[in-house]
Amino acid sequence: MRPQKVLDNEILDGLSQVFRSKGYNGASLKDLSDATGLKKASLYHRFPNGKKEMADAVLNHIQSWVEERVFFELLNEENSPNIRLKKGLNEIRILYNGGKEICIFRALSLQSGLELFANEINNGMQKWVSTFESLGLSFGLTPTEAKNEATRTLIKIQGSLIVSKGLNNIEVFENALQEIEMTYSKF
Amino acid sequence: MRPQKVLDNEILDGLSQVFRSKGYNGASLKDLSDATGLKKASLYHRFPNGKKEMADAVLNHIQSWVEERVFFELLNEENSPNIRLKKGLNEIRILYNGGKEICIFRALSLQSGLELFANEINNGMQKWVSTFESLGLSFGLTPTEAKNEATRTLIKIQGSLIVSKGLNNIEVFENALQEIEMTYSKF
DNA sequence: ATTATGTTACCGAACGTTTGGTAAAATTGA
DNA sequence: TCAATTTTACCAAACGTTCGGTAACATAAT
Repeated sequence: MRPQKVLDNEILDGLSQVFRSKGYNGASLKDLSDATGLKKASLYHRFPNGKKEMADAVLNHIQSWVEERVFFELLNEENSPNIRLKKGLNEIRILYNGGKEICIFRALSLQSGLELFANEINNGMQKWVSTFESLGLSFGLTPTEAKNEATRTLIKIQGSLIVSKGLNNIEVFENALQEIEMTYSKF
Repeated sequence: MRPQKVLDNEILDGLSQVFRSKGYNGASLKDLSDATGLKKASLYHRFPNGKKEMADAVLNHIQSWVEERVFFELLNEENSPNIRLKKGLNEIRILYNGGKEICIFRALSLQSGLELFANEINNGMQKWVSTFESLGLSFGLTPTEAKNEATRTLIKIQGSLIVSKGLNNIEVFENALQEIEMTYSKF
């Protein structure tokens, strides 16, 4: 039998899991191989430029997910701002598994020497800001207020993920999401 | 000349810098050797248990700094709550170099396999929470309010560090510190 | 329909390098 | 001389990466 092709999504999910839980340096080719079910050499067949290319693929994979799920709901003009926010926050809940998983930006932001993924992370975060900025405008905020509130929201999400993990208490994350919802709904 | 003993503080500062900028896995013994001016084997003379012991020492080193500087100011009964907060936030500014440096917890929270520093990080964060909790009580908050506000404050600090770095804009960090000051001073 | 050729998907084994770590010797001050 | 400190030289293991090869499929000329 010809070796059955491992599905791209299964590979990307496996790689994502490893990079997110161990970071870039912590993720060994052995780990990535085990998580995907592909031997090291096969990984190099799919990703000729090695580990860096795998991490880039993961970054794109997750970014696409975020755009199709989180950003889509937050910007979906068929819904009212309140519903948009509620649905968007729900996707964020899924993205971070209720506070148990960490952000891929954080996992890839620390590695030896040069900042390998600084550009990708910067672009990704800008998109988060401008998405919440749009939502703020829909809630009737001024452009300045909308931008500030968007930044504050990002801070709450990222900060609560860290504190949740540090205190080993996912309530912190859930509370932060609810605070975000309350804050916007008062506008 | 006898090989001059490198001062403990210089060693710890060097180690801190490497671990904070590269994380645990990203910090190689070569990096640590270069940063301290000690050859690998000399590092093993000071830290017989190797890299893990070095990182533990860094964690204690920074934790001591935080307690002597940050927590001291935040809890200093000679000052009013407002002054305490102002001085404490200033120490935090120094600790994170105005938003340019990241938290040691974050740097050491991601490494292969088991969570090597989970306990230390957990204890450290608890202390941050209870310190701000005390401050909240001094501001006249109820115990529940004080605890919630302490958590919110930690989230702002940690979150703004991440977003600052991601957006490459240290204003985000500075704004967060000022928001913390404003929030408490309204109580 | 058969054959030849090329492509796709995978894997075992090995590559050179770097890793964290150590034993023994050199260097110094006391 | 002695003990403390640093260094040179070295090691096994793990690292990311590459190579050579196999088996199944696709294409298309015969």
